[in-house]
Amino acid sequence: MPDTPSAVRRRLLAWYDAHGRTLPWRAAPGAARTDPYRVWLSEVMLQQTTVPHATPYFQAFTARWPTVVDLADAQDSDLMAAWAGLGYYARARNLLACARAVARDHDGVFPDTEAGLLALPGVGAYTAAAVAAIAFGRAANVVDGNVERVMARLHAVQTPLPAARPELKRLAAAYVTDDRPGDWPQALMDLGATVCRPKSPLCPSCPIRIDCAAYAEGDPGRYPLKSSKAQRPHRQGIAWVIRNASGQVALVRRPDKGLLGGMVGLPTSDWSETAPTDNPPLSGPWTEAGAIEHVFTHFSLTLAVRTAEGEGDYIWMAPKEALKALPTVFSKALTRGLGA
DNA sequence: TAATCGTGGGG
DNA sequence: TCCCCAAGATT
Repeated sequence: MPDTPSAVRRRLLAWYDAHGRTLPWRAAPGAARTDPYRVWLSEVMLQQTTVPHATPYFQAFTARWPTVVDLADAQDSDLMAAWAGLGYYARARNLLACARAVARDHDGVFPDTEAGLLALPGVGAYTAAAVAAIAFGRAANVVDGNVERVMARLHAVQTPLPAARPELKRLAAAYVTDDRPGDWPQALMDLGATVCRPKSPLCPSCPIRIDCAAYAEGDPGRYPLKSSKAQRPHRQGIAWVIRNASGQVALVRRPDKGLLGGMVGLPTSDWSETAPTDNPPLSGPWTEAGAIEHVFTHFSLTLAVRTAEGEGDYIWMAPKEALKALPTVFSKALTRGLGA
C-alpha cells in the first residue's frame, strides 16, 4: 500500500533532482523560466514519439523558427516538409494552425491557463496540462502513458487499459500540489521512461518501490493490464515513379484529411486488401521496380513500384529534395524506383 | 466509445 | 521475425 502522497512526492522529487534527464527543451536547473513556445513544441513532437526520434526535429525547428510568430509565418509546404519522417502528420497541420491562432488571437503570447491552452488546435488534455505546469507553474494533473503506467503499478490497478484511464487519472490527481508543479510531472515521466519502464522495470533503482503495490506482488512488469487488441489487416497498392526530361520526380499533394494528410506523396492506386486496379496515370511504358513493405498503426502495406518517363500536371521535385519532403513510406518507394 | 493516424527501436 | 510501444488528439 502506498505511503502518503506527500511522502511519495518527496522521495520522487529528490530522485528527480539527482537523476532527472537533461533534455534540449528542458530548462537547466536554476535557469530562468522555460520558454512556453519550446515547451509546447516539444510536447507536440513527443506525442507518441520517442525522445531520440523527436530531438533532431526539435533542434531543426527551433533553429529555423525561433519563436511562435516565426512559425506562424511559415509556408504550409515548408512546415510539412520539415515534419516529414516524424509521423502523425495531423500534428504538423495542427501545429501551424495553433501557432497562427496564438499569433493572431493572442498577440503571439501563449495562454497561461490549462483551459486557454486546451482551446488551441492540437492541444488536448495532456498537452494543455503539461504546458500549464511546466511553462506556467500551474498545478495541473499531467497524465501521459508514463504516468498511467506508474500509477497502475503503484496502486496495482486491476482494470485493463484503456478502460482504466479515468481511474488512473484520479489516482494521479492525489499527488498534484502547488509545490514544484512543473517538476512533478517531469519527475513522474522521467521515472516512467528510465526506471518504471514498460518492460523490465528497474525496481532496485526506484525511489518509490517501497510504496509500490505491484512491486510488493512480485511482478510489476505485468502492469498496466491491457485488453486484447485487434489484429492488423494487410493492404496492397501501386506507386508510380514518373521522371521528366530534367530528372525530376512527379509528386502530388495529398488532401488534408486522412492518412498522410497534407503531405506530398507519389501518385498511387487505391490501397485495399484486394489486388488494386492497375490504372496508371500515363500510358507508359512502365518498368517494374519491385515492391516495398511498410507498417502503419492500423494496417500493413505492400506497395508495388513502377517507373516511367513523362510529363504532366504534378509537383515536380528533384529526387534529393523529394526524399527529404516525403513521408517514410514514399521515401522507401522512391528510393526503390530510383534504383538506389 | 472506438477508430484513425506514422515511425523507428528494442526485446 | 514479429510484436510492442512511445510525453496523444481528433472525430
